[in-house]
Amino acid sequence: METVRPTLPIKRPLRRRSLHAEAVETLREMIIAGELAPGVRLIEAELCELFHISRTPLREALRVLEVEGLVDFYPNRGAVVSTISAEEVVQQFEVLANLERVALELAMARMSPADLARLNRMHDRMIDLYEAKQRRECFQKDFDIHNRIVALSGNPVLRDMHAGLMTRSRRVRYFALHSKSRWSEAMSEHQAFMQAVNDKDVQRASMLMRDHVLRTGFLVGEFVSGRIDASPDMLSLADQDND
Amino acid sequence: METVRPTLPIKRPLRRRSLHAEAVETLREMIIAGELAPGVRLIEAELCELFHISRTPLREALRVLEVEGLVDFYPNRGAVVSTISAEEVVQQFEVLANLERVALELAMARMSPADLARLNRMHDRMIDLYEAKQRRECFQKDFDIHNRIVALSGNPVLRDMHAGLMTRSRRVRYFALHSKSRWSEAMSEHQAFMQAVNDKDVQRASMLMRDHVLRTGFLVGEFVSGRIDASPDMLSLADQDND
DNA sequence: GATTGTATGATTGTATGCAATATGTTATTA
DNA sequence: TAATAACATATTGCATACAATCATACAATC
Repeated sequence: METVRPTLPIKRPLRRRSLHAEAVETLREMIIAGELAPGVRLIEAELCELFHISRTPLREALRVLEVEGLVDFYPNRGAVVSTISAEEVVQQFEVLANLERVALELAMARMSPADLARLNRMHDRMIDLYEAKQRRECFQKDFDIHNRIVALSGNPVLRDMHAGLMTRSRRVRYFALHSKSRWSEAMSEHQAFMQAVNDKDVQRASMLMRDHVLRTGFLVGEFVSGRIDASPDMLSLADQDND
Repeated sequence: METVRPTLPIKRPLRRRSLHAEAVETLREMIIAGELAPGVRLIEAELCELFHISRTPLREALRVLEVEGLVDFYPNRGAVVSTISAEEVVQQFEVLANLERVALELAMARMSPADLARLNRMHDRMIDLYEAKQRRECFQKDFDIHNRIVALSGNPVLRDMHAGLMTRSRRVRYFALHSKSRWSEAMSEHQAFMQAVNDKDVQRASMLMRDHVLRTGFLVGEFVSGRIDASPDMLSLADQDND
C-alpha cells in the first residue's frame, strides 16, 4: 500500500501563458471589437511586429482563430478576417435561437428557486436600466441574462457551443439594438418569456425565447445586408461613453 | 451587348494541401478510430517522424485538434488525446439530441416531397439491412440518415456544429449499438419518428428524435462509465469484416 | 490591343536550432 | 530514513533561416 501523501491542492494557473494563447485572445478581441474589420488581410510579419513575437506562435494563433471561424485562410496567400454574409447571420441566429430555447427548457427543469429569483432580479434590473435610458448598461444586462440562462441549463457543452456562436456573431450583434423601436420591442419580449418562466410554462417560455432571438437575428441580418440603414431612429452606444 | 464566350466551368480546387492540413486529417482519423486512444501522450518528435514532417506544421495541427476538442494541452508538458468522461458523453448527447430535434423540425418545414421520399427509402433500406443482420451496413445507414436529416435542415451552421459534436463523440458512439436489444430498440425508434414525419406531426417527430438520441447517449454514457460491460448480449462489428 | 511569357519582390510554408521548463535520478543533509 | 538539493535528460516553446508560392509589372508575341 502506498503512503497517502498530501498533494498540492490544484495546479495553480498563475502560469505565464504562452505567447500563442495571448495572441489568440488579443486577436479575437480585436476582431470582435471591429478593430480588425472583416476582409482585412492579416499579414504575419505585421502582426509579429505588433505583438513582438515570432511567426511560430502567431501562426498557431491564426490556426486557432480559423477553427473558431473568425479568420479565413487562403493557401499560400495568407489569412483574412472572415466576412459574414447576411445569410450566414440568419443561419447563426437560427441556431443561436434554438440553443437558447433548449437552454431555457433545461434551465427551467433544473434551476433552483434561488436561481429563478436571481434571474428575476437581473431582469428587473435590466428593465430599470431601460427606463433610465442607460443603454449601454441595459445592453450588457440583456447579454448577461441570455448567458445566465444558458449557464443555468447545467450543460457545459451547450454553454461552450453557445459561447462560440456568440463570439462569431458578436461582431454584428450590436446592430440589433441600434433602433429605439427594436429596443422597446426586445424589452417586451423579455417581459413575456420571463412571465412564462415564472408561470412554469416551459413550452411557452422556450418558444418566446426562440422567437425573441430569431427576431433579433432577422433584424441583424437585414442590417448586414443593408436593407436597414442609418435612420433618425438609430441611437449609438458610443454617445454613452462618458458616464 | 457582350459576346457570350464559353467560360471555364467552375474554379477547380486542384491544390496541393499543406502538411499541417494533412496532419490534422490523419490525426483526427487516428483518434476517432481509436488508434490513438484517449490519454495517449502525443510527443511531437514521434509524430514528426511518423509523418515525416517538421514540428512547425505538426504543432499547428495539434492546435487545431485542441480547438476541436480531440486533444488536450498541458503547458510545457505536451498534448494528450482527450479523454471523455461519462458525464461529458451525456452532456454531448444531450446537445446532439436537441440539435437533431431542431434539425428535424426545420427539415420537415423545408424539405421537398422528393427529399421525404428519399429519406423514406433510406429508412426502408436500413430496416432491410437490420433484418438481413448486416450490422455494419445498417449502422452506417443509421448514421447516414441522421446526417441526412441534419443536412435537410438547410442550415449549414447547424450542420457544422452537429458534425463537430459527432466527431468528438464518434470515438465512443459505436458502443451504443453493441447490444442486440438496443439495436432492435433503436430500429423501433426510427420507425416511430419516421411515422410521425410522414404524418407531418412535427412536434411528435422531433420529440421522438430527441429521445432516440438521448437514449443512445444514456447507454453510451453507461458504457463509458463501466456500468455496462461485455455481456453475452454484445455483438462485435469486427466479426463482419469479411464480407 | 489583347494575350502570353518572364522576372522580381512580397509573403507564406516548412525545417531547424536554441532556450526554457518539466521530469526523473542520484547525492546530500538533518 | 525522509526530505531536500543538485544534476541529467526529455520535451516543449519560441525564434530564425531557407524554400516554395503568389502577385505584380513589364516585355514579347500574335
